[in-house]
Amino acid sequence: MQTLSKNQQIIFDLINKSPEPLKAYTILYNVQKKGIKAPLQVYRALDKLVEIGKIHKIESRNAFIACHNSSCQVAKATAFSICEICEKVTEISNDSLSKYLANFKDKDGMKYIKYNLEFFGLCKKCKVK
Amino acid sequence: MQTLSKNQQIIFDLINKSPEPLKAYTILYNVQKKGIKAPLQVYRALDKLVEIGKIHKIESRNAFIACHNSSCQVAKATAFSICEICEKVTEISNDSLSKYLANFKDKDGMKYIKYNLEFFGLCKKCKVK
DNA sequence: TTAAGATTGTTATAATATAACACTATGTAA
DNA sequence: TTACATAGTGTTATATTATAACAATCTTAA
Ligand SMILES: [Zn+2]
Ligand SMILES: [Zn+2]
Ligand SMILES: [Zn+2]
Ligand SMILES: [Zn+2]
Repeated sequence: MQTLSKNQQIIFDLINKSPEPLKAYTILYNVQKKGIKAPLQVYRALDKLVEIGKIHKIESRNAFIACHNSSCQVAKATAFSICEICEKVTEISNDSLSKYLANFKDKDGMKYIKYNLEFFGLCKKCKVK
Repeated sequence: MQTLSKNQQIIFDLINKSPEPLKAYTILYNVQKKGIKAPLQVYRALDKLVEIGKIHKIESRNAFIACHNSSCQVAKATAFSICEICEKVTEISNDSLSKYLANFKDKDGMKYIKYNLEFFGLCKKCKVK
């Protein structure tokens, strides 16, 4: 368990209480009142938070979400579901899936140390509309 | 089988013969001699080529690769392996994997219509170094 | 023919991310 | 306690990736 620096903590708190993934410049806008004024300050904190697994980047959206999967292989094994209408993003925590992917080997003899999976579709709410 | 427009064909040809994923502005630079001068011309062709499944976007790299998996579910079901040293990217074509993912259902009752999976690791060459 | 839809060309601008440099805080080990 | 390494901060400038808006042209099918 890592102690976060001031900027890291401010930015993690914001992401962690957000119901939706946040983009870097949205974060910047929201922490300016706390003294974080420049993009680099945000990106540096984001990099570190991703590295230690407190947050994940949703690559297809250039946005960041807090890890709600305390036992997960942090930055090394991530899976998300993304609603293409309301943009709701949920981290998938599924033993079968993570085992399957962790053990997956392709024919090229590549050794995988990390993966990221993004599912797209319609969430329960948007499906019925 | 769709016929490509002029710009789409020029840009597809470039990507298709490239041994590595290409970024949009690299593409722009390389097709300027063919009369494509503006980023939008490139992005519009890329959007269409992705939509019809002739190319895929490698989200974690903001780069584009030709689909070498003629029977694949095109834009709807993609998987790649990415070497973190040499950045070699390979499209994974594996029936077990695609079946597993196509049938995957999470507990939220979300209906998936698409997925993208990126594995990271070391390719055979980089592993021995 | 003609109208709809797709594609193109162009300029400007938005959104995302990093380089470079100087400085400060923190922990660790002689 | 000092001094060294490592991590974090603040700042300005700039690079990279992507889209808005508008007018013109091409393609295709009723
Ligand atoms: Zn997680
Ligand atoms: Zn939804
Ligand atoms: Zn493909
Ligand atoms: Zn490699």
